Amino acid sequence: MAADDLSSKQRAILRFLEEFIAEHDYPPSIRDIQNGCDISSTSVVDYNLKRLEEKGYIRRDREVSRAIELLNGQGERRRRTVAVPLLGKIAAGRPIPTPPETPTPGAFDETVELTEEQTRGRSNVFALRVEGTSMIDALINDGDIVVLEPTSTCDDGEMVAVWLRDENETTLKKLYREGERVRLQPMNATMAPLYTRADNVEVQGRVVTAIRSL
Amino acid sequence: MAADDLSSKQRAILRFLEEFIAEHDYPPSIRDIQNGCDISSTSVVDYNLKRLEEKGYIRRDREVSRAIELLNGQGERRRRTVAVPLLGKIAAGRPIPTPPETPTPGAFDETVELTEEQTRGRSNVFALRVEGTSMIDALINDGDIVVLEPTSTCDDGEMVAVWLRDENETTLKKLYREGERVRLQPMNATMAPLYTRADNVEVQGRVVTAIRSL
DNA sequence: TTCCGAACAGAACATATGTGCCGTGAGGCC
DNA sequence: GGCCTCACGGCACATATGTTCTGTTCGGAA
Repeated sequence: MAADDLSSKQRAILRFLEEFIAEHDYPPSIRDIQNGCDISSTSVVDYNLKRLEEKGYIRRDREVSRAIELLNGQGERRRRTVAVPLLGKIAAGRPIPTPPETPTPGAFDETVELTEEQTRGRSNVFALRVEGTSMIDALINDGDIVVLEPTSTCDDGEMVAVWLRDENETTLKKLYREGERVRLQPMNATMAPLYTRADNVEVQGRVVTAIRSL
Repeated sequence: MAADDLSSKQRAILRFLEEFIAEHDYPPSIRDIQNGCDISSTSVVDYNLKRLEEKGYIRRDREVSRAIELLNGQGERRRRTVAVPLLGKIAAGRPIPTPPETPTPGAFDETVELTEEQTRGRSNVFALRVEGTSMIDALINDGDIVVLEPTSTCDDGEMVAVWLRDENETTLKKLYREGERVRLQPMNATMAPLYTRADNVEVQGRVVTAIRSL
């Protein structure tokens, strides 16, 4: 299912587009393509770009410079990563240094590049590095990174980061409401659950995914 | 060490840049930024872009339209994903449909977008979807995706995909050489190791990382 | 107060860049 | 041959877009 419906010139343009974007992070102009592919005229580039657009390999915004977006050949968008702030470390009973608030771009020591596939299109997610083996039963080990979606509510049994007011610390547990109190269940069979008053816990985020370090 | 050295306007511009690029796949023009951030003059945008460039948050090519490249605040480049072919499924005792050979771009049913962080800069990696819980001790569960690096050799104890000539099937195990024979150890304490002749096994790839589905 | 630099306004300017128009040549088809 | 379409060349044109120049405003230092 390769690109058999493309001329060699169109394949060259597609290849050049990929290389150029990989190198510059912005698309080439028509004249960049012209030079890069040894094409004699801008109108030829334009002509072939129109064909490529018809066939679903690229998308163009008219009248806008360098407005070429690479598609996958079926009209779907490509790539796309998000810089997710790595806010700190977390384990059973360890505090998160910075409570997750409104994330400011570029305002963190570290970020993790995630694909939309991994964030499931959610924005505003943040990441925490896991310390210790307290979540081993959830297949999350020391050094792994968990990605959380900010939320103040959750269903029973969800894996959430909660802030304990009295203890002034944050931890990652499964949350179960049991009448007046809340059971915080570690994801490690060798560790006992923690019980506390319902008004002592504040949900900060729900685990969206985990990233193995290995 | 966050971006305390940025003005609110500069932060707004940075944020707008991320959003715009995420939406269009090409950077905004100065006037796009002007409108998007409610800035009164193009020269103000230009002024702040210069500051952002000085501080290592972006890179610009002079004289070129929309030539803004997002950096991470330390002058390093951002993003960049690789489309890794998802070759098939694997489990204890199940075959890989296609033996990993020279990957042809776009010639697969599925691909997984991975960041360079995940592939550790390695190229030619491929991915397999895990079936079953035979690797649960390695924190790899049913439905997860393992990323492998093609190799024909490995050290003892490494997690590798091996092809068993006689049985004509491929499996994912830890490999230990024991004299004339080879011990293939599943990563599940409830499963027994498999012993076979050394010349019956052919290493096909080494596990680089695993991706949790959740 | 005066002076100076950072940040901003506004507009003109230069050029980077997409588009349109006209023409050519090679095939295919009747 | 006559007629069509596809792919291409060349070039002028409109405008999209970065740059620059001249002021203005506002604090803080001297």
